[in-house]
Parts: sequence; C-alpha cells; structure tokens
Amino acid sequence: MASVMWFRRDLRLADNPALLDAVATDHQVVPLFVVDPRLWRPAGPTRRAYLTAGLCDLAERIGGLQVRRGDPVTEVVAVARAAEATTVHVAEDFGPYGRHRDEQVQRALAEHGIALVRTGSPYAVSPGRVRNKTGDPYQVFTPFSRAWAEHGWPKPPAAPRGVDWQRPLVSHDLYAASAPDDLALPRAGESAARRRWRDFLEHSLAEYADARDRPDLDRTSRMSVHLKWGEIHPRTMLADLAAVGTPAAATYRTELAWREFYADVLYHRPDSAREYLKPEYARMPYDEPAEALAAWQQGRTGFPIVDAGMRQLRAEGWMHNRVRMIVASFLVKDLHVEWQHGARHFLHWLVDGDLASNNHGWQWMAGSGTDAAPYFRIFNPITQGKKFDPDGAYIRRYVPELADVEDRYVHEPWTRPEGLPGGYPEPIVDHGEERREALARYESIRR
DNA sequence: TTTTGAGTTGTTCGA
DNA sequence: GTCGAACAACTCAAA
Repeated sequence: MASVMWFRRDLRLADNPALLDAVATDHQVVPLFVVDPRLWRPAGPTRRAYLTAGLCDLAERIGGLQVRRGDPVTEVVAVARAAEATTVHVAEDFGPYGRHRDEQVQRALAEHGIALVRTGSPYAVSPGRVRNKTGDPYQVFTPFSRAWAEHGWPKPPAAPRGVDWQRPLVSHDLYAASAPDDLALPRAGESAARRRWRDFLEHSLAEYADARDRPDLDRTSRMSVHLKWGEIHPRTMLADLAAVGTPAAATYRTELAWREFYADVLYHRPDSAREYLKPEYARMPYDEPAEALAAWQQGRTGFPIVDAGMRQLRAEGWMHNRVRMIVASFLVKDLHVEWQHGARHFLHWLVDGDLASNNHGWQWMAGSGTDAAPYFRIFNPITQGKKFDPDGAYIRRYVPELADVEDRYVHEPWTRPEGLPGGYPEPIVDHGEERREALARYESIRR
C-alpha cells in the first residue's frame, strides 16, 4: 500500500498541499513524474533542459523519482496499480489541456477503484474563484486584483516530515535533454528558487518599482521560471511580501496578480490560447509571415533594442519584460504579423514559457486582449530604447556589432555619419510609416 | 436602472 | 528639455 504523488508543475516539497495530502493518506509515497509527449514536443530546448535539471534536483531531494515517458492515462494507472495505491494526488491544473488530461486520467483510475485527488493549484487563488458581485469573472485587471487580494490565502505550510518515499531510480533517458552548450540557463530546483527569491528580497525589491523597467540594470526578480515549474509557490512569496509591507512589495504583488489574472482569463476562455479574445480582431488584415518574421526571430531587424531582445531570448531562453513588450509591439504593429506567430516563437524558446501569461501578453499587445485602453498604443522602438536603456548597455551586451557605436547613435545607428558598423543591418521598415499603416488597419475593423 | 469614473506598461505635437 | 493635451470615444465595475 502507498499513495502516489504525481508531480506536474509543482516540483517542490515545501508549501505543497497535494503532497501533504498524499502523506496524510499514506506515509508511504511514490513520487512520480510523467514526461507527456504532448507537452514535451512543443516545449523547445530550453524548457526541456530546464525541466530535466529540475527533475534531477527533485529526485536528489527525495532520493529518487519515478519518471515515466508516455501517455499519462496509461502511465499513471500503471504506477498506481503497481504500488497498490488507492489515491493519486495532484495539484489541480487549470490549463485547457491539463483539465482534459486530468479528466481522462481520473476516469481511467476510477476503473481500478483509484481516486485522483486534487489539492491546491499553482496559484494563490485558484482560477475561477475570484468573481464579481454578480458571480461573473472579471474582464479587466484592476478590479480583479483588488478582489483577488481580498480573497486571501492560507499561510504556506511546511514540507512534510516522516515521508517513507518509495524510491525508484530516475530513468536514464531523461538525461538526454541536456541544454545546448551555448545556452545559459538559470539553475533549476527548489533550493535555487528559494535562494533567488531571498536574494531578490534582500537586494532588489526596494528599487523594484523603477528598476524593473530597465533591461540594462537587470533588476527583475527572474522568478518566472521558478513559478512556471512550481519550485516555489506564490503563496510563499506573498507571505514574504506581506512581511516586508512596503510600497515596493505591493508593486511586486501586483505582478503576481497579473499571473493569476491571466490564468483566470484562460480558465474562463480556454479558446483564447489560440483565438482572439475579442473576436472582432480576427478581421484585422495582417501580412503573411515571410522574411520580416525571420528577421525578427533572428534579431536582424536593424532596430537595436528589438534585436538585442530577440538575441537575448536565443542566448538565455529569457527576455526582459520591458523588451518583450517592445519586440511584440514591433512584430504586430510595425511588421503587421499576427500575434500567434510571435507567441509561438516565444513559447518555443522561453524557459519560463507559460501559455496563459505568454498568449495573453501577446493578445494585450495586439489590442485584442484584456486592455481596455485605446488601440493606438504603439511602441516606438527608438524612444523605448532611449528611455529604458539610456546608455545602450543592454543593446551592446547582446548586439556586439554595436559595441563600439557612440552612445548618441546606439539607438539609431543608421544616423551615424560614418555609416552602419559592419554586419549590422539597415532598419527593415520605417517606423513612422508602419505606425500609420497599423492605425489605418485598426481603423478598418472599427464599425 | 442609470450614471460615473477609471483603465499596467504610449506617442506625438505644440507651447 | 519639459509639460499637457489630443489621440477617439470603449468597457465595465461600482456607486
């Protein structure tokens, strides 16, 4: 007899209600992870490598981990039956695929008299629980975040003690997904997540409100990847922020609220992962993706801040948030390419790639998302660069061709009297022209 | 029911 | 260089 703890996006032992539930049911616990081809295939090399490292870390903490590769419906049932378990414990998954998968698994387990027990979720307040007074989900962020904060969340529980882990070896084929040598990925695992969080609280939180927008300063928390894989739970972070209690802590809490808001929107509108949240935007005329999309992907648009961001993505599997907005605006509004192409590229390369946050961030930038503000919010890549990377330090870090360009030309190297430095492309479009073009196209879908 | 006010992340123009 | 207004009138929560 034993219970099964099926880890998915909760690769940690502390603050893990599903694990506590598993231990409470039976102190003999089989730790399981299933590498699901349907999720593994679309994950790019960064998420594969990071997940592999994260699983190795979890296995080390536990002293073993059953890793299976295949359809969860068959794999979870097989493991549960072999362990003679009566319960399989999970944190609830609210994504479109996860919900469907868990229903299938639940049904298959039930045939053998085994229960799938859902406890907790990757969110402080589970999607679907924040409602307005009429019981409907919120459509805009600010009222959601107020209600979300008032909803409250329990104190983070500690890691369970006295677990009798049933420890099989980690299967070896998992190690096949190591990171490409030229990719600089962050350290994976629960300890690394907590270390980074403590480090951020101590050194960067105080200046977070202003410094987070400066890619040259690199003062964001970089917690997204740890949240993505549940190496730390937002509840733990919220408790720490409440203890700090400063305006900066409140600013950071708002960022966590955004993550929960987008998960909530996706929960209520699972189709919005692919389709336009506001259907009328599907009528927008866009260009077929061609050379322009390729130039954007490769970081060869001739706009320094855009190219720096796209190259950071390829070098680190990560991009600074401010720059994500700039490159997204550029793809949709300067190159007139549909947001789904950008979202797909991001999800392929981002180590923190999360369906809800990623795709709703893109919808927001495309104008079809939850932003109620005017559609004519079009980023000027030059202005944005000057404002948020004033000395061009971020640009120089990722675009070596511009390393020796004088400060005053680094955002517009084509204006340099001696011409562009060798190997750096001419701007592929005229921003002013494309801005007018984007406005005209938006105009065309309005009544 | 009606009204009111606010809305993550912007840009440009002209004084 | 800095500042405020205009952009164009939408959506939605809450009073």
